[in-house]
Amino acid sequence: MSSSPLEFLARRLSQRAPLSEDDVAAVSSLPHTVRIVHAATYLVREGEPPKPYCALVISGMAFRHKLTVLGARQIVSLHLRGDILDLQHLFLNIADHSVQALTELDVAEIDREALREVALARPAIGQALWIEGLVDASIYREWVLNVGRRDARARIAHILCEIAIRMHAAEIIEAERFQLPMTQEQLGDATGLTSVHVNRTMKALAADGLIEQAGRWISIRDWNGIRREGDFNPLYLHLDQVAPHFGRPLSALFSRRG
Amino acid sequence: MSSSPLEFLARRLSQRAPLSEDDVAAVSSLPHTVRIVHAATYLVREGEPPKPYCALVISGMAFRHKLTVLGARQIVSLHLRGDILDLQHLFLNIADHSVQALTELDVAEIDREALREVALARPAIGQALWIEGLVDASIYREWVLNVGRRDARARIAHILCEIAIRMHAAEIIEAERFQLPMTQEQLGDATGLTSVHVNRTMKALAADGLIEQAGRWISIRDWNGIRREGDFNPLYLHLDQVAPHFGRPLSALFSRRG
DNA sequence: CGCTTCTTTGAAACGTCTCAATAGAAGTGG
DNA sequence: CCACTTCTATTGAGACGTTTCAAAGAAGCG
Repeated sequence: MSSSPLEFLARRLSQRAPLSEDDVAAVSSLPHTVRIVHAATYLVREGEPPKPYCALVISGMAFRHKLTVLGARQIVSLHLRGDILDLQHLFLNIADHSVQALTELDVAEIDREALREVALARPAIGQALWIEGLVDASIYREWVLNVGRRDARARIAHILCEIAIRMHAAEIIEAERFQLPMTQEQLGDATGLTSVHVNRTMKALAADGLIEQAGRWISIRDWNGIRREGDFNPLYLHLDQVAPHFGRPLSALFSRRG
Repeated sequence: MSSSPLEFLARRLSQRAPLSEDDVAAVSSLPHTVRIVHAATYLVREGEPPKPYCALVISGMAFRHKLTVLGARQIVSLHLRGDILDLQHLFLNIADHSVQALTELDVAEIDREALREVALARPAIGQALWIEGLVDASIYREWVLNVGRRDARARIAHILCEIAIRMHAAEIIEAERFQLPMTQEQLGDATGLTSVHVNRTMKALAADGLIEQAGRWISIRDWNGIRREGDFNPLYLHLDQVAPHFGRPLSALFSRRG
């Protein structure tokens, strides 16, 4: 977590577009507060105007969701260290979905107006933020495909791949083993399945030697296998633009569809 | 279609953010070509770098889609007059999905580099384009919910509501009757269903007096009914920011969940 | 250590898909 | 303008994947 939250943000943005010293200074001087958020806390509520600040995740995991009239929940994305949670509402007047902490979260709450300001006034920062937003949108598209056209086994395999590779790209995990802070019900809400079927499907993946479960820890035993099962092609994550440092063993496995 | 394509674009953008005269002039002088595109033509292809121009739809309909390894197709969004088709790739190096003409299309191909330029250099234009992009993202989220958590009947009803209201907001239709240029297979690809089941479901909606089909023409017989069946809440379209002129009879029906 | 939350399992019900075949509409070339 | 071909819509019957309901175990937490 080296240094300050805003230096962290500046570093992240400069991976997406080259920032000048002035740009870095502008990012570094954004008004902000660091805060700890308990698991399950709402950061954004559907139907309300966005808060006057945007939360940058420093550690922990969060998710976006929407509800059906009948109360069915669909998780529409997951977020990790480095993600800006309210970017999706930066220029919108009313929140169209809710954002909730999945785990306890360290966040930096950045003044919304100031962020809008730099996004529009500073081209390099603007471009970096555009890339953030466009990659989020790309992930939504992949999720529409995942939930619309893949069966349960593929959906689960796909989301496990996405989480693993994004955690890896965010430098949260080193190896194939990671802690998944989601219940099977949440996993179901993210994949359009019931928790019961998530359970059966994961058991099946484990029985086939693709993954191994030990409590909340998940190990991928067979990367090529799970990637194939999940029809996972990381193109949609645009890692070349988002994590240029990403050149570790895993990336080789994921670099092309096989 | 009054006036030139770029005046049309300038008018649209100024509905999203107030443009100065200079801004309007900058939009109006964007290098562009007007072109007719045949139905089914690819405008963007997954895996390729985006074209050197961005297509603005002047008339007709287009859609984005992604494919499974097994060849299953998922349509992830629909686009009408006024939509900028390549905005989703404006700052990305490789296309993560394909865009295809649904009908014959009139488009204005705007120079991509010039559009990036104004998006970053001119705050008001930048903000207007941000809103475009964020609303697209909001629609993707709603589609994840639609496909993940609603049954066939609700999915179909929902997409019909979305199309009707967006056509209305884009001033393509006046009333409750509109021509849907989609086959039932395409409707299935947009809702994660098979064409067979789309057929049965639409027959059922018609039998229940909610819609009426006559060839490719669809009439909504019972707005409140279909809106309820489709769990349709137009909040996610952010019409207040996108179509402020939108104050016709239909909007009353859709203004709040009932 | 007791209480809540989460996981696991079984059996039956149900929604959607698959396969298959027919009918209708639309487009094409002679 | 008709015959031909090719899409598109329609319908039926059976198969299949996923959900529902219910109940028991296991794990996590104060």
